[in-house]
Amino acid sequence: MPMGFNLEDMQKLDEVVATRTKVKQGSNLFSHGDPFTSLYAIRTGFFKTCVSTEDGREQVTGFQMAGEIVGLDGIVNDHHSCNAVALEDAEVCVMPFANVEELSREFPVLQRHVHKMMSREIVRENGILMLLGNMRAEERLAAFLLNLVQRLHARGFSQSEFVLRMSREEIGSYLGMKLETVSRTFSKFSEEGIIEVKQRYVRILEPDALKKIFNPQTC
Amino acid sequence: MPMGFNLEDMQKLDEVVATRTKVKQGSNLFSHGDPFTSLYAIRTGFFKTCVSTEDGREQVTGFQMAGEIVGLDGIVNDHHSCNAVALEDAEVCVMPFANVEELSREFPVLQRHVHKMMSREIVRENGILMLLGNMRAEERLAAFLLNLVQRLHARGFSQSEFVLRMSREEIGSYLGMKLETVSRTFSKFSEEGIIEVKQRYVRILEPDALKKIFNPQTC
DNA sequence: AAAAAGTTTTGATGTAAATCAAACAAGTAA
DNA sequence: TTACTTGTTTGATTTACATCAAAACTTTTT
Repeated sequence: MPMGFNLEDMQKLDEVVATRTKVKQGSNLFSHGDPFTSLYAIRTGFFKTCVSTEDGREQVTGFQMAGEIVGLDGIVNDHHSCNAVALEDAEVCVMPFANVEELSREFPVLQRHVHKMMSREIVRENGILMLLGNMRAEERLAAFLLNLVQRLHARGFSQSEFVLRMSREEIGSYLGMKLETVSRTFSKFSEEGIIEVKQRYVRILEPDALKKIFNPQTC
Repeated sequence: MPMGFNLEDMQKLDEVVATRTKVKQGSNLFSHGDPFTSLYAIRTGFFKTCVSTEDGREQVTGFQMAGEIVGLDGIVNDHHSCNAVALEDAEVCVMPFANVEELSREFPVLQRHVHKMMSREIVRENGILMLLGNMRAEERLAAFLLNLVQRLHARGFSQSEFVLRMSREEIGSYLGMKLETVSRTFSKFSEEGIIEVKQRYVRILEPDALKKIFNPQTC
């Protein structure tokens, strides 16, 4: 939550996030078509968001972890246009959007925070477009691993090892490639000594090598 | 602009969009790295927004026409993270973001409008992710043409014929394919009698055929 | 503990799109 | 007009990744 509040302010802000909900692994926090009422701040657990076509093709549009917000897609049409699925048991703060808007009018610093949140999501998606439109499989997976470990590290976890919460198929969907290609690329990185992989456990041995694959210029 | 204002309100709102700027074809409304100050409402003309890597690869992230807003990418870091390039001589309303935020606090209907704008952009990008991650060249181009003609029609232009403002290479960059593939796909559609193409002139002869290519289920 | 179901890895083969290359068309300058 | 530049189309070839298939590994169920 943004700083710059006094105690009284904080109490008002608390109202907006008073209610919490648990979401079981595999179940949806919200689904395509659901009426939009709230944003959700993830307290614990791990989510994916995804859209799908009529004919059943699914595109993962993001993976979200503690401290991140889901639900912004619902604002424009008062209905959600994607699914948010818990990849492990999770707990979220429910923030009714009407409250968010009301308090935003009262607290410019909160207003700014909300705007930055939405802008950040737009910029993030721009980056994924670059990945999908211009990058090869190895570059995509390198970027994915670097991004994941950076976010985990910012939350106090190791910057070298972690356990993936998502399947090869979900990684593939996010990165626009098939699960076999994801697996092969993991194996290739492993053979080259850049990472150590055992199923969903990953340890990054040579972060600079990953950075070089992702962005050959700046290394 | 959103409705639900009285005359006095309208005058206040006018302040926010008091200044206008012309942008010459080929020049940038803003560039990656520029300090963020304002959003821009396109009055006339046509823009592309794009991001690029160190090594010079470019990804077009969107095409914008009259009535649409550019600049939302800049909010999160107080600097723009993409380029907005005029594809034809254009005129924009400059909306200093500080003013937008101030008036948003005063007018809930404007606040809601701003939020929807940003959410719409997020949802739009979700759709492009689906295109790039899951669809074949023909599906991408069909979706592109249908979207373009729908937006043009909403602005009073023909729903069957138009002149592209962007090159094959720019279309390709947006859709994650090479210019030759774009050209070949145009030719294929043309041979099948679905569209008529002559360079940048396009006439849609069989909109239903395009819809079927894009989404085989609902047709 | 055995069986079943789901996930990941690895191999063999196929293919959509990229790349390379050249001709063609349209617009602009000399 | 001719030359020059830029964008588009079309053909031949290559390639990165997808698809198909099967084995190996994990987890869940009985």
